[in-house]
Amino acid sequence: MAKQNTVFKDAFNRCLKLLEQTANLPSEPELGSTLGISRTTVRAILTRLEEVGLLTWEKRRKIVLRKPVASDYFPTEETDSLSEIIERSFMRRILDGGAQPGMQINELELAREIGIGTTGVREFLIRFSRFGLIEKRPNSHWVLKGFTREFALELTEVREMFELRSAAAFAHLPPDHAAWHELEAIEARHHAILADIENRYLDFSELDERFHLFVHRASKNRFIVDFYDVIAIVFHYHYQWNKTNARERNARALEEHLAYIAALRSRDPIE
Amino acid sequence: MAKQNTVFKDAFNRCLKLLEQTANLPSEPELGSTLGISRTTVRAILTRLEEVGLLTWEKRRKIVLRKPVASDYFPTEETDSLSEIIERSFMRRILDGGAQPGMQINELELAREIGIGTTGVREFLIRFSRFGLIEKRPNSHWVLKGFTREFALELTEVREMFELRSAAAFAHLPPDHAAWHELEAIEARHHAILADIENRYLDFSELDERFHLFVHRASKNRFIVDFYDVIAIVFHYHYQWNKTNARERNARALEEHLAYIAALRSRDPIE
DNA sequence: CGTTTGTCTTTTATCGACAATAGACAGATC
DNA sequence: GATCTGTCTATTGTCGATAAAAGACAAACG
Repeated sequence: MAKQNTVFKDAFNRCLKLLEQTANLPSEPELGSTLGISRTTVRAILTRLEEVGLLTWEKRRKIVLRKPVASDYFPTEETDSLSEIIERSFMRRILDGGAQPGMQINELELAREIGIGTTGVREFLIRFSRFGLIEKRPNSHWVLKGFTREFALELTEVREMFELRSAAAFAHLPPDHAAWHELEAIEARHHAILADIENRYLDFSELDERFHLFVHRASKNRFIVDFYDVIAIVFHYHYQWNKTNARERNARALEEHLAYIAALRSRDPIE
Repeated sequence: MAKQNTVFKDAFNRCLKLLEQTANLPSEPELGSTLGISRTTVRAILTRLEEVGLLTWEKRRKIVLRKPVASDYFPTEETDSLSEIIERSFMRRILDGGAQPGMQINELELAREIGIGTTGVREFLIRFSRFGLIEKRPNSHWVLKGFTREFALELTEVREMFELRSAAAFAHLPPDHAAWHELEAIEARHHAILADIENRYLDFSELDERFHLFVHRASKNRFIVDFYDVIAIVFHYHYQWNKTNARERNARALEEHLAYIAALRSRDPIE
């Protein structure tokens, strides 16, 4: 195998979802921009749709023959890109506790365990190293620095500095700036989740990420915005792992966010 | 070629330098740790030293036959690791002005130009992306964001936040901490360069990097320390490119550093 | 008994090859 | 005349292979 066709499979699945709602397909370029892929892949999808009997396709004439059923979809395992697979697999390893700080990381072993080539693992580790959890010894192994208390403290220190700076920048946006509208939308979502906290408390994670990234963007500083990736990935996997008291914790966080939003709106420089 | 033997060549050259000073070599493990390489490479070096008639080597008996001459050394071009070569080549491209912001970066083209495989280029670009100068469009090209005014401003903003924080941490170190001694050493070097500024103003760059990294380390925060890599590389290549008024600029910076050091010592929280 | 050496195995760094995907261009179609 | 399609080329993502370098272990040495 040279390259996984996950882009194709994922786009194919998303195209099927589209077909469940509407019965006629737009032109190739339009479909391409809807799905975020090139025309080459669009045509591969159309070809496959024809093969499985969902479509007659001749030039501009595209006729949907039937609604897609569950078996038409590609299994979700096959639609994840290689880097997503590695990331999940690697984070599980770290957070499951099977990985102590100071431990060596072996590229080949990791590759075999996940079932991919070494190149993918190497590139992942290089990308991942910016999160400060691993470190390279050149010509030798990687060292796992671990999800330790120090790591959390260091992360929090920088996070707070950046958040303060971004919040101040946000508060100084001109009153007619589009961000104020989006802030309202985000606030509304907070109220919506709070109103049905029992059932929707798990929706908080996504909203949390969206909210903080939104505030950080106001800094207009690529380093601050990029750093949010580190925070997001840590929170993402940490909460996936530790769900105790999630309901209460999220409810409290939602209230805090609302106070935070009010402070932003009043241009109060104190967080 | 599978792997460049630059580690061997570079260590070999450094070993020759050692031979210019002392006439007898230590044991293999000791030599290895002196040169920062494994015993495998030490033995390769000893073998080569024997081949070129610099040494008789049998078990523990190592007899140096003559002093090394210039032609014994490997040419310096061959001792640079692949990543150093790529970095230099790439930075020259950016700073020479041959590269406008928004420009696409082509992996294959870059690889051919430098004369290496695509894997090396890819890994370099991934590592380099954390400097915020390039950005990846998945399944497509990299985009050069360029050495623009915004870039400099964003970098400076974070730099100042981190420097302030680190300086505060430094000032709170206990009086018996080893760092205060090193600070004195660094201060002395400042005076030494200032005393002979006409001839030594170019030594400032290295001292500057050492000083700031030293202060940042006091933060004990990996993200702050790591960020200094970004600053260092930018300054390194920027000054290599722009040397106008270097003497005056460095002289002024030296004075500023001395005031800074005095403030640290007086534990003045204001930078 | 602690190093040092000889030998062997393991792991990393780098390459070229190839399928998936993006993208360019001219002719066809509305 | 703008957009769409057919076709072709260019580029990226991923793999396995291989030489360099690291590292493990037992026997030899002092």
